[in-house]
Amino acid sequence: MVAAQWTGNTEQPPDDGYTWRKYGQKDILGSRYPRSYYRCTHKNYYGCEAKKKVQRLDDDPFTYEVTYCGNHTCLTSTTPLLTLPAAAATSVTNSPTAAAVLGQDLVMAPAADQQPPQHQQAQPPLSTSIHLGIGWPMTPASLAGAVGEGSTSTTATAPQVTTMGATAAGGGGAAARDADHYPVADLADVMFNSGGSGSSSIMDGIFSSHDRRDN
DNA sequence: TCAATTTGACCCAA
DNA sequence: TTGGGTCAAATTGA
Repeated sequence: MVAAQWTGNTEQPPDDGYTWRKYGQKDILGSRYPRSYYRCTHKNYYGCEAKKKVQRLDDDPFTYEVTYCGNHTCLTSTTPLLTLPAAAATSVTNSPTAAAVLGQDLVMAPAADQQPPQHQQAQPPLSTSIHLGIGWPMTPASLAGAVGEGSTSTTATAPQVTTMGATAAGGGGAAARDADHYPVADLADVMFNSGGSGSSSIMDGIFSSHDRRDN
């Protein structure tokens, strides 16, 4: 269970440092949001078989479940911003609303000094929940540590994905601790459910720089 | 012009 | 038969 932050289009999951090419999108039964399929851009050059699936959660549009399949065999010029297991399901939470409320920009936390994480070795499929939040301090060290520990838990066994209150169960460390102070889902609910003209002006400000295709 | 994205069709396993 | 995953032609944008 990891918290991370990023800037840019919050309609999409964050850049993890690799370059991905979308090759498909499917409506998934029982899910409000379609699932997108990506493969490594360098597949053709290096035969890199890395893939990932990205799907927004029904109950929290700012949470993405990202499932990584395969290892990157390509030589990318960029450094992975998120060090993830070779095969993992990652829940990525972003809450631009809360970030706006807190008056802080979302900044993608960098990986910890290219420290080769043990979990990048080939491992059996596992799930890692990464929370991309919102305003709490996220140091590279805490991110890397959280990733490593989070790799031992699955999304199914990591409840409170939206509230992030129980992220400590997966060893979220500082991220989980701080997350308690910024309940993403609650803030989002307030923003979306408060209604009235006041909220709309807030939302306009929040999403002014975001892709609003959904509207 | 080329690379990335979109999207309908196809394949295959359950 | 259905749903998930992939393919590939068309479209879009730099």
